[in-house]
Amino acid sequence: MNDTRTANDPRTSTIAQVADEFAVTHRTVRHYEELGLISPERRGTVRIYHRRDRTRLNLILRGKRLGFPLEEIRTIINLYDEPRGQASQLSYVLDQINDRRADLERRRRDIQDALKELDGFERRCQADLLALAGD
Amino acid sequence: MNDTRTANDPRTSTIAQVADEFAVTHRTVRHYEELGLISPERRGTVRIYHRRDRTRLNLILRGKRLGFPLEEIRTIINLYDEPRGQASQLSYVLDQINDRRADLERRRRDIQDALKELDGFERRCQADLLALAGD
DNA sequence: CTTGACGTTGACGTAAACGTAAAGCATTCT
DNA sequence: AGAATGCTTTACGTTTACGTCAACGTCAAG
Repeated sequence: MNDTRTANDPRTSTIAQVADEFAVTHRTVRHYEELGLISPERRGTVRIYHRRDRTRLNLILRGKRLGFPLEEIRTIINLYDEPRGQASQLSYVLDQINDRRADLERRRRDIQDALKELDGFERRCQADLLALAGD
Repeated sequence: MNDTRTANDPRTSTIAQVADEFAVTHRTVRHYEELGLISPERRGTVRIYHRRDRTRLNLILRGKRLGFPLEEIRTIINLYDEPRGQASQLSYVLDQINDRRADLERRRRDIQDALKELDGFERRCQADLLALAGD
Protein backbone atom coordinates (compact mmCIF):
# COMPACT_ATOMS: atom_id res chain seq x y z
CA MET A 1 0.00 0.00 0.00
CA ASN A 2 0.96 3.62 -0.40
CA ASP A 3 0.48 4.59 3.23
CA THR A 4 3.86 5.07 4.82
CA ARG A 5 2.22 5.92 8.13
CA THR A 6 3.14 3.60 10.96
CA ALA A 7 0.68 0.78 10.95
CA ASN A 8 -0.43 0.42 14.60
CA ASP A 9 -1.39 3.92 15.61
CA PRO A 10 -2.35 6.83 13.38
CA ARG A 11 -1.10 9.18 16.12
CA THR A 12 2.50 8.05 15.78
CA SER A 13 4.64 9.04 12.85
CA THR A 14 8.09 9.16 11.35
CA ILE A 15 10.37 12.15 11.15
CA ALA A 16 9.34 12.97 7.62
CA GLN A 17 5.70 13.04 8.66
CA VAL A 18 6.11 15.36 11.60
CA ALA A 19 8.42 17.58 9.61
CA ASP A 20 5.76 17.83 6.95
CA GLU A 21 3.01 18.33 9.50
CA PHE A 22 4.82 21.24 11.14
CA ALA A 23 6.16 22.67 7.88
CA VAL A 24 9.81 22.32 8.84
CA THR A 25 12.60 20.14 7.48
CA HIS A 26 13.59 16.83 9.02
CA ARG A 27 16.95 18.42 9.70
CA THR A 28 15.24 20.97 11.90
CA VAL A 29 13.44 18.27 13.84
CA ARG A 30 16.69 16.42 14.38
CA HIS A 31 18.38 19.61 15.42
CA TYR A 32 15.81 20.05 18.17
CA GLU A 33 16.49 16.52 19.26
CA GLU A 34 20.24 17.18 19.37
CA LEU A 35 19.57 20.10 21.67
CA GLY A 36 17.39 17.94 23.89
CA LEU A 37 14.10 19.68 23.13
CA ILE A 38 12.41 16.49 22.01
CA SER A 39 13.29 12.84 22.49
CA PRO A 40 11.17 10.61 20.27
CA GLU A 41 10.86 6.90 20.84
CA ARG A 42 13.40 4.74 19.06
CA ARG A 43 12.03 1.61 17.47
CA GLY A 44 15.33 0.00 16.57
CA THR A 45 17.09 2.83 14.83
CA VAL A 46 14.01 4.63 13.59
CA ARG A 47 12.46 7.61 15.37
CA ILE A 48 8.80 7.38 16.25
CA TYR A 49 6.97 10.59 17.19
CA HIS A 50 4.01 10.61 19.56
CA ARG A 51 1.48 13.17 20.70
CA ARG A 52 3.88 14.27 23.39
CA ASP A 53 6.47 15.13 20.78
CA ARG A 54 3.91 17.11 18.80
CA THR A 55 2.97 19.08 21.88
CA ARG A 56 6.59 19.94 22.41
CA LEU A 57 7.07 20.87 18.78
CA ASN A 58 4.17 23.25 19.06
CA LEU A 59 5.72 24.88 22.10
CA ILE A 60 9.09 25.08 20.38
CA LEU A 61 7.74 26.70 17.25
CA ARG A 62 5.65 29.17 19.17
CA GLY A 63 8.69 30.04 21.24
CA LYS A 64 10.59 30.59 18.04
CA ARG A 65 7.89 32.83 16.61
CA LEU A 66 8.23 34.85 19.78
CA GLY A 67 11.98 35.12 19.25
CA PHE A 68 13.20 32.95 22.12
CA PRO A 69 16.51 31.14 21.60
CA LEU A 70 16.24 27.36 21.50
CA GLU A 71 18.27 26.88 24.67
CA GLU A 72 15.84 29.06 26.56
CA ILE A 73 12.92 27.26 25.00
CA ARG A 74 14.38 24.02 26.23
CA THR A 75 14.53 25.17 29.83
CA ILE A 76 10.97 26.44 29.56
CA ILE A 77 9.38 23.32 28.15
CA ASN A 78 11.44 21.12 30.42
CA LEU A 79 10.04 23.16 33.27
CA TYR A 80 6.59 21.90 32.35
CA ASP A 81 7.76 18.30 32.46
CA GLU A 82 10.22 18.07 35.30
CA PRO A 83 9.17 16.28 38.46
CA ARG A 84 8.54 18.80 41.22
CA GLY A 85 7.85 16.88 44.35
CA GLN A 86 9.65 19.06 46.84
CA ALA A 87 8.78 22.53 48.02
CA SER A 88 12.18 23.90 47.05
CA GLN A 89 11.71 22.71 43.49
CA LEU A 90 8.21 24.11 43.39
CA SER A 91 9.21 27.55 44.51
CA TYR A 92 12.04 27.52 42.03
CA VAL A 93 9.55 26.71 39.33
CA LEU A 94 7.23 29.47 40.54
CA ASP A 95 10.12 31.92 40.34
CA GLN A 96 10.83 30.83 36.80
CA ILE A 97 7.18 31.29 35.93
CA ASN A 98 7.29 34.86 37.14
CA ASP A 99 10.41 35.54 35.11
CA ARG A 100 8.74 34.13 32.03
CA ARG A 101 5.63 36.14 32.60
CA ALA A 102 7.59 39.36 33.00
CA ASP A 103 9.37 38.64 29.74
CA LEU A 104 6.17 37.90 27.89
CA GLU A 105 4.47 40.99 29.22
CA ARG A 106 7.29 43.23 28.11
CA ARG A 107 6.94 41.76 24.67
CA ARG A 108 3.25 42.36 24.79
CA ARG A 109 3.85 46.01 25.58
CA ASP A 110 6.34 46.26 22.74
CA ILE A 111 3.77 44.81 20.40
CA GLN A 112 1.06 47.16 21.59
CA ASP A 113 3.39 50.10 21.03
CA ALA A 114 4.36 48.90 17.59
CA LEU A 115 0.71 48.37 16.64
CA LYS A 116 -0.17 51.83 17.87
CA GLU A 117 2.56 53.43 15.80
CA LEU A 118 1.48 51.38 12.84
CA ASP A 119 -2.08 52.64 13.23
CA GLY A 120 -1.01 56.25 13.39
CA PHE A 121 1.25 55.80 10.41
CA GLU A 122 -1.52 54.16 8.43
CA ARG A 123 -3.89 57.03 9.12
CA ARG A 124 -1.33 59.53 7.89
CA CYS A 125 -0.75 57.49 4.75
CA GLN A 126 -4.46 57.25 4.08
CA ALA A 127 -4.80 60.98 4.58
CA ASP A 128 -2.00 61.51 2.06
CA LEU A 129 -3.74 59.19 -0.35
CA LEU A 130 -6.98 61.12 -0.03
CA ALA A 131 -5.14 64.39 -0.56
CA LEU A 132 -3.69 63.02 -3.79
CA ALA A 133 -7.07 61.83 -4.96
CA GLY A 134 -8.57 65.19 -4.12
CA ASP A 135 -6.50 67.03 -6.74
CA MET B 1 36.85 70.22 31.00
CA ASN B 2 35.72 66.71 31.73
CA ASP B 3 32.57 66.80 29.61
CA THR B 4 33.17 64.78 26.48
CA ARG B 5 29.71 65.63 25.19
CA THR B 6 29.76 67.54 21.94
CA ALA B 7 29.88 71.18 22.81
CA ASN B 8 27.16 72.80 20.69
CA ASP B 9 24.10 70.67 21.31
CA PRO B 10 23.41 68.41 24.25
CA ARG B 11 21.14 66.36 22.00
CA THR B 12 23.99 65.22 19.79
CA SER B 13 26.48 62.62 20.90
CA THR B 14 29.32 60.36 19.93
CA ILE B 15 29.14 56.65 19.36
CA ALA B 16 30.32 55.83 22.87
CA GLN B 17 27.57 58.00 24.33
CA VAL B 18 24.70 56.47 22.37
CA ALA B 19 26.08 53.00 22.96
CA ASP B 20 26.10 53.71 26.66
CA GLU B 21 22.68 55.33 26.54
CA PHE B 22 21.13 52.29 24.85
CA ALA B 23 23.15 49.76 26.81
CA VAL B 24 24.79 48.23 23.75
CA THR B 25 28.38 48.18 22.54
CA HIS B 26 29.77 50.62 20.01
CA ARG B 27 30.35 47.62 17.79
CA THR B 28 26.64 46.96 17.79
CA VAL B 29 25.88 50.55 16.82
CA ARG B 30 28.37 50.36 13.99
CA HIS B 31 26.92 47.06 12.88
CA TYR B 32 23.53 48.68 12.53
CA GLU B 33 25.12 51.40 10.47
CA GLU B 34 26.81 48.84 8.22
CA LEU B 35 23.40 47.31 7.58
CA GLY B 36 21.95 50.71 6.77
CA LEU B 37 19.65 50.93 9.77
CA ILE B 38 21.12 54.22 10.92
CA SER B 39 23.28 56.79 9.19
CA PRO B 40 24.67 59.31 11.64
CA GLU B 41 26.11 62.59 10.53
CA ARG B 42 29.82 62.61 9.74
CA ARG B 43 31.75 65.55 11.06
CA GLY B 44 34.99 64.83 9.31
CA THR B 45 35.55 61.20 10.16
CA VAL B 46 33.67 61.22 13.44
CA ARG B 47 30.08 60.04 13.78
CA ILE B 48 27.59 62.41 15.36
CA TYR B 49 24.27 61.01 16.54
CA HIS B 50 21.11 63.08 16.61
CA ARG B 51 17.58 62.62 17.91
CA ARG B 52 16.65 60.98 14.65
CA ASP B 53 19.28 58.31 15.21
CA ARG B 54 18.02 57.70 18.73
CA THR B 55 14.50 57.25 17.45
CA ARG B 56 15.75 54.68 15.02
CA LEU B 57 17.78 52.91 17.64
CA ASN B 58 14.69 52.63 19.78
CA LEU B 59 12.79 51.10 16.89
CA ILE B 60 15.66 48.74 16.14
CA LEU B 61 16.00 47.49 19.70
CA ARG B 62 12.28 47.03 20.10
CA GLY B 63 12.23 45.09 16.85
CA LYS B 64 15.00 42.94 18.20
CA ARG B 65 13.18 42.28 21.44
CA LEU B 66 10.29 41.12 19.29
CA GLY B 67 12.58 38.74 17.43
CA PHE B 68 12.65 40.43 14.03
CA PRO B 69 15.82 39.98 11.99
CA LEU B 70 17.77 43.18 11.39
CA GLU B 71 17.19 43.11 7.64
CA GLU B 72 13.48 43.07 8.21
CA ILE B 73 13.76 45.82 10.78
CA ARG B 74 15.56 47.90 8.21
CA THR B 75 12.78 47.62 5.68
CA ILE B 76 10.26 48.49 8.37
CA ILE B 77 11.92 51.59 9.72
CA ASN B 78 12.87 52.72 6.25
CA LEU B 79 9.20 52.45 5.43
CA TYR B 80 8.52 55.16 7.98
CA ASP B 81 11.05 57.47 6.37
CA GLU B 82 10.81 56.91 2.66
CA PRO B 83 9.26 59.62 0.55
CA ARG B 84 5.83 58.54 -0.55
CA GLY B 85 4.55 61.17 -2.88
CA GLN B 86 2.81 58.98 -5.39
CA ALA B 87 -0.33 56.93 -4.97
CA SER B 88 1.42 53.74 -6.06
CA GLN B 89 4.02 54.17 -3.35
CA LEU B 90 1.36 54.95 -0.79
CA SER B 91 -0.67 51.86 -1.52
CA TYR B 92 2.48 49.78 -1.41
CA VAL B 93 3.22 51.21 2.00
CA LEU B 94 -0.35 50.54 3.12
CA ASP B 95 0.04 46.93 2.02
CA GLN B 96 3.24 46.64 4.00
CA ILE B 97 1.50 48.09 7.01
CA ASN B 98 -1.14 45.40 6.83
CA ASP B 99 1.48 42.69 6.57
CA ARG B 100 3.26 44.08 9.60
CA ARG B 101 0.05 44.29 11.53
CA ALA B 102 -0.86 40.70 10.74
CA ASP B 103 2.56 39.60 11.91
CA LEU B 104 2.34 41.55 15.14
CA GLU B 105 -1.12 40.28 15.88
CA ARG B 106 -0.12 36.68 15.43
CA ARG B 107 2.66 37.30 17.91
CA ARG B 108 0.20 38.89 20.27
CA ARG B 109 -1.97 35.78 20.08
CA ASP B 110 1.07 33.58 20.71
CA ILE B 111 1.88 35.65 23.76
CA GLN B 112 -1.66 35.50 25.08
CA ASP B 113 -1.63 31.72 24.68
CA ALA B 114 1.72 31.41 26.40
CA LEU B 115 0.57 33.62 29.26
CA LYS B 116 -2.58 31.57 29.63
CA GLU B 117 -0.63 28.33 29.83
CA LEU B 118 1.71 29.92 32.29
CA ASP B 119 -1.20 30.95 34.50
CA GLY B 120 -2.67 27.47 34.49
CA PHE B 121 0.69 25.96 35.22
CA GLU B 122 1.28 28.36 38.07
CA ARG B 123 -2.04 27.48 39.65
CA ARG B 124 -1.21 23.78 39.53
CA CYS B 125 2.17 24.44 41.10
CA GLN B 126 0.67 26.50 43.86
CA ALA B 127 -1.89 23.79 44.51
CA ASP B 128 0.96 21.28 44.79
CA LEU B 129 2.74 23.59 47.17
CA LEU B 130 -0.33 23.89 49.38
CA ALA B 131 -0.74 20.13 49.38
CA LEU B 132 2.83 19.74 50.57
CA ALA B 133 2.34 22.32 53.32
CA GLY B 134 -0.85 20.60 54.41
CA ASP B 135 0.92 17.39 55.45
C1' DC C 1 56.07 66.55 22.06
C1' DT C 2 54.49 62.46 23.56
C1' DT C 3 51.13 60.15 26.06
C1' DG C 4 46.52 58.76 26.78
C1' DA C 5 41.69 58.62 25.77
C1' DC C 6 38.48 58.03 22.08
C1' DG C 7 37.54 57.56 17.46
C1' DT C 8 38.00 55.00 12.81
C1' DT C 9 38.49 51.24 9.51
C1' DG C 10 39.49 46.55 8.30
C1' DA C 11 39.48 41.81 9.16
C1' DC C 12 38.95 37.59 11.32
C1' DG C 13 36.33 34.84 15.12
C1' DT C 14 32.12 32.92 17.09
C1' DA C 15 27.54 31.12 18.56
C1' DA C 16 22.97 29.89 17.08
C1' DA C 17 20.11 27.55 13.90
C1' DC C 18 19.88 25.17 10.72
C1' DG C 19 21.31 23.72 5.22
C1' DT C 20 23.50 20.47 2.46
C1' DA C 21 25.80 16.77 0.74
C1' DA C 22 27.78 12.00 1.45
C1' DA C 23 27.33 7.41 2.44
C1' DG C 24 25.33 3.54 4.78
C1' DC C 25 21.05 0.38 6.16
C1' DA C 26 16.31 -1.40 5.53
C1' DT C 27 12.10 -1.99 3.50
C1' DT C 28 9.33 -2.20 -0.45
C1' DC C 29 7.96 -2.22 -5.19
C1' DT C 30 8.74 -4.50 -9.65
C1' DA D 1 17.04 -10.25 -7.18
C1' DG D 2 17.69 -5.47 -8.12
C1' DA D 3 16.29 -0.80 -7.92
C1' DA D 4 13.98 2.71 -5.60
C1' DT D 5 12.49 4.97 -1.45
C1' DG D 6 13.03 6.49 3.10
C1' DC D 7 15.53 6.75 7.43
C1' DT D 8 20.11 7.16 9.75
C1' DT D 9 24.57 9.27 11.05
C1' DT D 10 28.65 12.15 10.11
C1' DA D 11 30.36 16.25 8.90
C1' DC D 12 31.26 20.41 6.80
C1' DG D 13 28.91 24.90 4.97
C1' DT D 14 26.02 29.16 5.72
C1' DT D 15 23.67 33.14 7.62
C1' DT D 16 22.84 36.41 11.29
C1' DA D 17 24.52 39.36 14.76
C1' DC D 18 27.68 40.80 16.67
C1' DG D 19 32.74 40.07 19.53
C1' DT D 20 37.50 40.88 19.35
C1' DC D 21 41.77 42.26 18.15
C1' DA D 22 45.02 45.15 15.28
C1' DA D 23 46.61 49.23 13.51
C1' DC D 24 46.03 53.79 12.72
C1' DG D 25 44.27 59.02 13.20
C1' DT D 26 43.42 63.00 16.36
C1' DC D 27 42.93 66.09 19.87
C1' DA D 28 43.65 67.92 24.60
C1' DA D 29 46.53 67.58 28.70
C1' DG D 30 50.91 67.16 31.02
